[in-house]
Amino acid sequence: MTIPLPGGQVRGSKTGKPIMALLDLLGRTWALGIIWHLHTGPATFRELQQRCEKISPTLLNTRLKELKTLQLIESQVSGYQLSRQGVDLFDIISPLGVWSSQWAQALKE
Amino acid sequence: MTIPLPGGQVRGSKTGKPIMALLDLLGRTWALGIIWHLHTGPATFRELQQRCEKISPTLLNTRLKELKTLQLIESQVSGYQLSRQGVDLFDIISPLGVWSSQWAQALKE
DNA sequence: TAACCATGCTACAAATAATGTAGCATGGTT
DNA sequence: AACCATGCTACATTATTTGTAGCATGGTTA
Repeated sequence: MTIPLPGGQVRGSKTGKPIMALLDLLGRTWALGIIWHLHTGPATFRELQQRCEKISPTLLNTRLKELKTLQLIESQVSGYQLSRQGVDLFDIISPLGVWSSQWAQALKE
Repeated sequence: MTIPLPGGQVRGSKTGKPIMALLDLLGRTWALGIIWHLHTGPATFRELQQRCEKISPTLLNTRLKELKTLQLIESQVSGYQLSRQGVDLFDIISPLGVWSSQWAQALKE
């Protein structure tokens, strides 16, 4: 799967608009999850594998490469961590934690 | 693929926590995109197919069923539309539009 | 210094998901 | 009665993900 660079060829889009590239990226298995689980701090490959409760090393590595290319994460000696842009993105989606609980509650009824 | 009901079996998760169910759902191809493109107003099946620039009717229908089951969208005579909860979810992610443009800009440099 | 670790990651076959095209059924219109 | 548009299904092809095994590297420990 080619990496969804805004402006380039993007899965599911003819225009390649930034939002389409982003939707493609985030719509890939585990992409959102990796960002989500990385916000608690830097993590090594195996640590990240555990935070994401269930992910194959193959896919983890594939996503990490994509996210690195797209500058959402970076790797340091301390392991992988969110980049400045990655943090900005996380800040946007962070309310999803609370939202999902309310949603789960509503679904029970 | 089974529908990711919070608390139940969720792809990529052992716990089924609400956030994991949500990440599973949103991590499916086009799920985020459908919510995104539905926020501009109700749309018929074929109209929605066009808003999402490129999506097979098979997958569109599959996602619509999931989103309906999870109460993020509902179908009315006017077509499909975001439910109350769907709108709340959209409100959270709506800053992604602006963010993606800045991100695209930053990537160019 | 040789036998252990743990870590980051690759290989690869099997399983699962998405695509694309054709087309059917239904309910109007002309 | 022939013609449309719509909502959707069928199904074969193609692409993606999983799962398991395991290798290479760089420390530790005995």
